[in-house]
Amino acid sequence: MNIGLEKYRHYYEALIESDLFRHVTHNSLNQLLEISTAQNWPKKTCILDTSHTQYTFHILITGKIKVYHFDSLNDRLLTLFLLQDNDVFDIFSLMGCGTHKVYYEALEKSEVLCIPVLKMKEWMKENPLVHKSFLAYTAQKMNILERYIINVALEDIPTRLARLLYNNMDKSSSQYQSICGLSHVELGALIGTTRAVVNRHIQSFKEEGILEVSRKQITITNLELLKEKILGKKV
Amino acid sequence: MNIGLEKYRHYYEALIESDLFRHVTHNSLNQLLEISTAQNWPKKTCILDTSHTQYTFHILITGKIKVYHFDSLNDRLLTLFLLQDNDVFDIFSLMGCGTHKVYYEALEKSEVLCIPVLKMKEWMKENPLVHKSFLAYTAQKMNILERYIINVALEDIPTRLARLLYNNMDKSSSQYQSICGLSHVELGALIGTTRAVVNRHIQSFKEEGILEVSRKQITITNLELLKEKILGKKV
DNA sequence: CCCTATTTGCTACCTAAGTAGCATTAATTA
DNA sequence: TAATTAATGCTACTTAGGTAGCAAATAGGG
Repeated sequence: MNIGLEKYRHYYEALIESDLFRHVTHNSLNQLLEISTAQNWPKKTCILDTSHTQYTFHILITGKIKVYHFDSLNDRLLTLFLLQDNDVFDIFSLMGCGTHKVYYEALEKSEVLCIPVLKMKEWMKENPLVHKSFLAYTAQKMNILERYIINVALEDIPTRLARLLYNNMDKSSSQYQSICGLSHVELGALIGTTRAVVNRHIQSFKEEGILEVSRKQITITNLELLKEKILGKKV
Repeated sequence: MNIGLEKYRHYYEALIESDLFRHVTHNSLNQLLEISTAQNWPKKTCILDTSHTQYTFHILITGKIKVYHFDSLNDRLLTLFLLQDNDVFDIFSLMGCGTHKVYYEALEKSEVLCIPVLKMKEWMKENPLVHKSFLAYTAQKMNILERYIINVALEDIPTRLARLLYNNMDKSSSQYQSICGLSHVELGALIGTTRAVVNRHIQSFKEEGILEVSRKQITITNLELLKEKILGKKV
């Protein structure tokens, strides 16, 4: 890794904090960093070439990256995951699960470690215990996917939208703001619908006094009503 | 394991054939069988108690078990997986991923090995290499889920139904039969809709000459048309 | 600062899919 | 064999959600 000592330390700290690499020895972690290349991806960086992720394994240090599928038949996007700090992609490339028709886009400026899949496999062979943490990680992601599919298949869009807003709320501040910086197109992709429909429901949420809107910014004004949307769905 | 030697051998053979336990030593596999209890689940055996799968890990030796979610709000079922030979459930219980609101039902007479989760965890600690095969297994299941959600979110029901029929076709025989023994309710649960809608589309497939129907039995009569349904969806 | 591209709000329209209800047929089992 | 249950086929109805198109508002780059 041809970077300054300071930066090196930065990545080391990040990895040792992550659930995936917490139990790795000092030496092994250094070896991992040796085979890594650090990259800075500006906002809107896209990986549309699926063979790239097939041959390169990535560790997201800071930033936000969405994993999405594009359906050419009806020109629609579906966001499968929002990756954050300490997420990795793509597990499938390590397992040889065939190709995985999925694209990536940085929603924020992101720091990424890139590792050739072959070298990563070798490293894992030397550090077999990481399979356990990778298994726990994958199971957790799978759990998220399971809930996702249940929502999409069984719930209507107001419910899904309300849940999305609720899950992404900044509960710390007194001003409940949700999923800052995402357009209605992005919101649609996150719940499996189109921007027009998202907008329609946001308008009716607004009328019901659940939230207020400004550009790329949603503020929840009535948390109770929002929760009711998720649970009750009685008129 | 308090069973006859013959039966014991039967389970041993099954495990050693599976991707999950292929690389396990003879001794370890015997230890695994020692902590297992063999059960025969007749058709329609249900596991509705989620705490059961939380404390017991299962290996499906032969048979077919569906994993499904039930939505009480609109009384609908969604089948997440059809488990077959050498599938295991539930990975989440091993990882302590919190609860997992999912039910199980044997669609056929099934042979199942049951292992207390705590003992299974101990066994895995003794045999850390299995984490690798469990990881590969989980990634593969996750891949299936990913395709599933893409289908449900982006494709219409005729397409999903056609794909379901295609994927479950018995391509070996000249008579293309598909998903024998499942009612329209089950088909609906597999693609995220209701029996009435499934039936509607089966009727129109029949009119288009794609298939023929008899009770709990679908025979594909025109494979090309079926493929077109999946891909083109042009009228 | 202006120009352009993006985001948003809204109208009108249409169709797929969900719902209810019932009659018919096949399977199960008493 | 009769009686009950499960599965299927169909009608008619309602509506959520997808689509098209446009104008206003805003951000961001040159």
